[in-house]
Amino acid sequence: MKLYNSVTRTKEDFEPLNPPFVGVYVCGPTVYGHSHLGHGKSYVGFDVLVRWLRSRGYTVRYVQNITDVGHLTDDADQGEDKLQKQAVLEKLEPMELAEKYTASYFRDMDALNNLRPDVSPRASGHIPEQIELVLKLLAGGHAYVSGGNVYFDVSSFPRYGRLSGRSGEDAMAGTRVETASDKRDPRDFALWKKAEAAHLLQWNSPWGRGYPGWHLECSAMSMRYLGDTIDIHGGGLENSFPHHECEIAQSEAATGKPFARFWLHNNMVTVDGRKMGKSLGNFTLLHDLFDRFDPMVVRLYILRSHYRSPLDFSDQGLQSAESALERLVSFRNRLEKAPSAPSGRAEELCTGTTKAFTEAMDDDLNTPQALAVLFDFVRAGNTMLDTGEGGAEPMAETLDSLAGEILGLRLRGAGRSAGVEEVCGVLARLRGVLRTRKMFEEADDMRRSLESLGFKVKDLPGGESEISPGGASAH
RNA sequence: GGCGGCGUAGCCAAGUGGGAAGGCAGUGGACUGCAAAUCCGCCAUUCACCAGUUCAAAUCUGGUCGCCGCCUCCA
Repeated sequence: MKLYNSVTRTKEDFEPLNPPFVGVYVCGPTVYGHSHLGHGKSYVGFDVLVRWLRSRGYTVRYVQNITDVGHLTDDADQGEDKLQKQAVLEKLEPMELAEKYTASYFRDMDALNNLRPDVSPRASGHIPEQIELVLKLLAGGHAYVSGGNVYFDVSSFPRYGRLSGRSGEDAMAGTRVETASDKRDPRDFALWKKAEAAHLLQWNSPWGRGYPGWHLECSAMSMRYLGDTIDIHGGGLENSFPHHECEIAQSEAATGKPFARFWLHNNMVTVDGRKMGKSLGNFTLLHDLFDRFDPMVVRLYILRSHYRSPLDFSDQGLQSAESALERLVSFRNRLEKAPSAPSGRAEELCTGTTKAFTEAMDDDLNTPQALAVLFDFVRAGNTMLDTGEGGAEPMAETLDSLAGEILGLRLRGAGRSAGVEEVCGVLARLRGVLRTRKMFEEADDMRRSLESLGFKVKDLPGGESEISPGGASAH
């Protein structure tokens, strides 16, 4: 399979360092607020990566950190800790706040049907590992202590700037940030910050009380759980510089080994062409979106554009995805009820579909193309059901495997209770009776009422009816 | 100012040298008591614009215009 590597700016054949094991590290959220659609896009994208690697037979260890310390509000080397700031606002302990939003994050990701990472390490739980890494860098001459702070010495690492394409001197031209005064070079970044007494999150260190710099946690935790060299490092495009650049510098300077073999970057969600972000305040929270759209609609909406393309948020787009999902769901429901006679043509269709789907996914996770293959499959499958060709069983298996296991789209009766199903059965029989007695006015009235409540009403040949709860829509 | 990306139908979105995928919306038909679902047909002589390379360009090269991201925290 091919993956686009941000370092080389080309699609490269992916082979793990130690097959069949694949180490994947993805930059996780800073837990000081609820997750918005941007988080959704990013983590759905990497979830599909992990699902695809596993279906390709690899044994994946998926690590995604939870940042609960060390993220500052403005410049990377000064300003307030974001968690601390929010904790004061909400009158909570910082760790209480972190727990609250970590739980919220997982709730949203579970709703989107993202698989849980194998390890979700907290930065605050890995202070010793981070201190150890700083000591290593100091010993190797890649860092220096200045007034209780420890900075990484960028001049000691010539490859700095390779990921982002920023050469040394130019990097700071036109920059809008005033640099901390105790740095030797404006490009140097903080590994460890000295804490003032009022700073709530602080730890003992060889340099006095303090806390780790933002970039440090990813290096330390990645090495702890995945070794010095990882196969794939993922993250949002906006973190390419400086975060990922700094990760590479401090990791490779410490170990002398390559840090990540593949860098994957997810593009942004935009709103009216502008980035959806916390600082712009133009974000839509996932749990608010879930009030109006089923999480599977949101997931399909995300997968309809490529992970490296920006996704412009719109209600129209979500509604379109809702209709599209309904098409998949109703096909899956049809397969459930269709009599399944063995069919060579159906088998052939399934084989061809799987092959085309695989080619799309192998090409840098081309989910829009993979979905096009699925919709072709739905049309052909529906035709077979119309003509009584049979083969419902292999078609159901194919759909469950490709759409369900790999793309993570739940197509079958999520959240339906048995009681609702039974009531639907009773109403369907009643409508059938009204229709066979040609009491159409009463039958139509009943349908209108049910539809306004979000139920689907479908009349089958032979006087029977079928009533089902809302399908793809949330209510 | 530096680095990077994008511009494909009404909307969304694949395709990156030789047939313009797919979805949504729309529309004509089959089916239906009427619908819904489903199926069949139609829906970009053309890929922001200009010039060039080539037998052949949405795809490569140069230029123009427009939009966006990063260079400050953000997935």
